[in-house]
Amino acid sequence: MALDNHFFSFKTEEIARNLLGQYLCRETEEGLTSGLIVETEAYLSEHDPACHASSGKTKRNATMFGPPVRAYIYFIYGNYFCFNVVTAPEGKGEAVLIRAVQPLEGLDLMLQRRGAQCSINNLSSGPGKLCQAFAIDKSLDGHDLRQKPLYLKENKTEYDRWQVEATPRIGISSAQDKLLRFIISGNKYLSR
DNA sequence: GTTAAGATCTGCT
DNA sequence: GCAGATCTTAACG
Repeated sequence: MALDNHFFSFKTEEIARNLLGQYLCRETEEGLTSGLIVETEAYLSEHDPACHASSGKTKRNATMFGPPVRAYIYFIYGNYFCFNVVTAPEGKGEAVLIRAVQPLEGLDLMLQRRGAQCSINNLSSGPGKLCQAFAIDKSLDGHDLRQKPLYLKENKTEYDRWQVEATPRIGISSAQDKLLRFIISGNKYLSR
């Protein structure tokens, strides 16, 4: 059910690509919300100045250097959280940013969290937005993503039929030549 | 102690 | 399409 250790035994770029089409599930007292991952970005430990880990371990990015399959969550621009999955063995410092999901279950709850004037294709089409819709915050930093209340679930249908595209990452000011953003081509719920 | 920059979003033009 | 909001983090003095 939950994504296993084998899934995370590959290179971070490959994991980022493979995460497309998998499920992200979140359980709270208010109910269940889930979505299909449609956009990810890989952040590498070597030759990647855009990665938070590139200038060494700090208090903020310590989770990134910890064991894999954990959530690395940080606060940005005074308002928003970003949700990452740690992908490399302890000490390395690599992660995959989940940038957008296609909402599946718990639409009402997501609308409620995001504000009523929000439309369905505006619910979780961006890193800050999906954290709001899924009620993800700093308290889940370091959480093991194989367990409730926040976990990744295998999609058993044939997601290979979806066309995957690699593009430059968004919102960074360095290493823009690297094609480390992965999207399900043509999906309606991409951040752009 | 102080400062500058940031893996963003929203609203307005 | 563009600027403003907003505040934590880390680097520097």
